[in-house]
Amino acid sequence: MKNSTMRMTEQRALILKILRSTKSHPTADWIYQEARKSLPNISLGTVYRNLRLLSASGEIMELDYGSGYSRFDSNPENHYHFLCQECGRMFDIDLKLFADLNDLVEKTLGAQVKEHRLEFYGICRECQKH
Amino acid sequence: MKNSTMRMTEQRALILKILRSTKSHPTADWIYQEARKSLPNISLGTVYRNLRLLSASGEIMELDYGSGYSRFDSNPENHYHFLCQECGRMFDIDLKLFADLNDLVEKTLGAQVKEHRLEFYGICRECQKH
DNA sequence: ATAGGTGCAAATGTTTTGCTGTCAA
DNA sequence: TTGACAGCAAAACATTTGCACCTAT
Repeated sequence: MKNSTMRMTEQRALILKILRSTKSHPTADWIYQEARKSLPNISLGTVYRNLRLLSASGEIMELDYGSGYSRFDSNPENHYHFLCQECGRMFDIDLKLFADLNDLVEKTLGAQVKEHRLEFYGICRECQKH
Repeated sequence: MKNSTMRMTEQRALILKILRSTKSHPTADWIYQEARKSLPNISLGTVYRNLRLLSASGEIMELDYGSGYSRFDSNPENHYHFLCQECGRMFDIDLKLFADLNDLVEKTLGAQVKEHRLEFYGICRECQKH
């Protein structure tokens, strides 16, 4: 664990163990339900707090669909975006679509792939000046 | 507009106009604040309802970060995912990272790109059987 | 001993929804 | 005329936070 001030509690160890024992990319609530089987008094807040800390320390990865809010684009055609982590602004990226990627994944997974979404994160040109 | 039963109300037209006049990929609340300048009595619920309908009809695109919940992955290394729109399950994709994409976007935008996220959507193998 | 963690419940912030009245087609 | 839509407020939802107590180091 990267942060040396982070204590290994029973709850934290359990959450890590649960997450590492599944390939299902679970939600916080699913992890909470699982955790209660071993520690019936564990609270949902503790699960969230630990998931956040473990993400921040690089121990696990969070794929967030829940924090934040939706953004809307008047261009309904698929295109790629860059999101500035400093100012929060979103920019269009002038890059041609990787149309063949869908076919590739379709073959690899045997799934029917309808679309994909590609997003870049970092610091935009203006925010780098500060 | 694809759905012929969709009525063009003053509110809907305004929301579309606002969204088309900006490149800022605004949030629902930002659109609401703008809309109130022309229609002070418009409600936030109306803005959300229209944005949802316009997305569904393919008129605009929603980039959602607000609906749903986060999912967690015990593998903190960047890798790509497939999300089944039928059963909601998420699968890892065995595809090598496009590391050079970050450089490309960095040059195009003049931004500092730290990472990217690539996700595929469709119907997984199992759900196709039904 | 003490800084960090826990459980609990209340708060937060975005988005959805029930209801009643209104208006575009 | 009428079914889709508006405004309003309450509900829903995942997630965060304040607080008093607890525990790993």
